[in-house]
Amino acid sequence: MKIRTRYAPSPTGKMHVGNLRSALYEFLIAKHDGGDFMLRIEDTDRERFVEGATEIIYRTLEKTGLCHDEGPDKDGGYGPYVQSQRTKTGIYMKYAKELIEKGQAYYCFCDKERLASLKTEVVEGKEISMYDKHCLSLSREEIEANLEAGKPFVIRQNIPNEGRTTFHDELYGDITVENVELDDMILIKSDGFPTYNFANVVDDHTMNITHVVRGNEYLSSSPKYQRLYDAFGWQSPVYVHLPLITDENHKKLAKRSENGSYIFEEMVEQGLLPEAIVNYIALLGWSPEDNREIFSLDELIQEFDYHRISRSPAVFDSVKLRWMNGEYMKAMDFDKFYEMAEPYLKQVLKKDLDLKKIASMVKTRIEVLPDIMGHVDFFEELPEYDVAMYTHKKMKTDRTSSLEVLKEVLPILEEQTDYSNDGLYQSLLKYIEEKGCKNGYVMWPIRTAVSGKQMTPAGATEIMEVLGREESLKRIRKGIEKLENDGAF
RNA sequence: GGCUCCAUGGUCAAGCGGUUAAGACAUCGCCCUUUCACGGCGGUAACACGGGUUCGAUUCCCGUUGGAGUCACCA
Repeated sequence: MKIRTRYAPSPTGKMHVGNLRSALYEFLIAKHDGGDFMLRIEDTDRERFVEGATEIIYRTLEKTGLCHDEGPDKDGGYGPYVQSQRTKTGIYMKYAKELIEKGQAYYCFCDKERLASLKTEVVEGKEISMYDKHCLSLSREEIEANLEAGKPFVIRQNIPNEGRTTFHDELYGDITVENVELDDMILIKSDGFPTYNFANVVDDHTMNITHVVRGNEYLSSSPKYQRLYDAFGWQSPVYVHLPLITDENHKKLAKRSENGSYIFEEMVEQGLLPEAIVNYIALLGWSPEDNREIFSLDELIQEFDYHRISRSPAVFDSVKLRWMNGEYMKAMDFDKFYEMAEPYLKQVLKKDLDLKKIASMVKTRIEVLPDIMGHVDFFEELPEYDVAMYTHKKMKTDRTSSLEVLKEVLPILEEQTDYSNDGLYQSLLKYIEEKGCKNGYVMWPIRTAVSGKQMTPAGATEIMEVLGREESLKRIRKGIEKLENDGAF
């Protein structure tokens, strides 16, 4: 049978990497097997609905390459694919009533006050309540009367107080719970909309979903779903509950932390590539048979065997994500890289400089695009720097030696007309030979004078090539001046 | 608190009864180098604890401890 999975987000705002990882695994499980990946919008909570959230979902799926085969915008014969629209067809109410007929569900007319009085325990600031089946004992006449009077109602699942329920998860195996632990959850809300729990079961079945893949926060409510399938006499899908992604404190992912955002779009804004994000989260909770770590989406489809998904939670490590992003930068085609880098370059470089050359200097040195600016800003303007930077013990340089070298090198550079990297390098090499010292002894002070930076994306001559003759000379004179005026002398 | 799940280095993670317990990120050191970075080489660092089962447990079972998730007319 063809595998059918679904990504079923609620349009309640931005999409974080936890949601994205679920979508990714759902996509991969289907695609690895030549199956279909479906998008269904779960908008039954009208209060939490956020305008534009659906667009974010579409955009994210598109950017990450997780193309759905079916969805609100792509009819595959199982529509509608938006739960609010499905509600209008009456499908959920129809099935709820079927359950009532079977004695597996019942009308409940309890109001907020009565429900509140049921709240017995407070644990960690959270009120815990369990419905007492009060309305289960209502007679047929009472129910009819209430209904006729237009009294608001919900429909609840009827779970017996004896026995136990077992369901099977592909990763976690059989999980069994006592039925007394299970609350009579609401299937249809008083506004007529189904709850997520109920809509999910009805939709997954009627839309022929074969593998239900979701975060493991649903593990504890799954027995209730199982009872629903059993009550309907439906075959339950293959369950694959995914291990949680946590923050550095091992807590379920919130929207952000000190280490940055977990929201996909914000991460992209911060310079992370969608491919790198996808690659990284694929490896959070799953590993291939070999030791490979860099995977394109197509390669993931090829390799992804869901039986190798881990059961333990994984900490989201943004340091490693950045490393991986850097790997993507290095591997990227130069023209594409330049296209992406240009806006960042232009943000700090206003002068007429060879941006392509600068871009190529920086390509292998950055992890995310915005890193560029801090690397190249000195091309625009020589920063104020401390003369202490001229001292480098490995290069055997200090302020005195640097001053001497700069002074000796200045006339050579003044005579020099060929300001290409090679030309400059040859001239300086000649000087170095005559002087009989090491390269660094000369290059270090020049590089310092010309950049004013501790570290630069290139060597002294490459920098001068970009700066040009006038600016280079100006900076070297400035360096001499600084060293001469230094209080140490 | 009840229930459920989880437990290999700081992090990801291989391992599926017998291994010198992989690899990656991070970290440290060395080399390369016109600095830094890149790259190359190497180091530090782990089977939570206690019982079983077994000739033999990181691996199987039980318990303890620790962590997490969940207990809504939210999904």
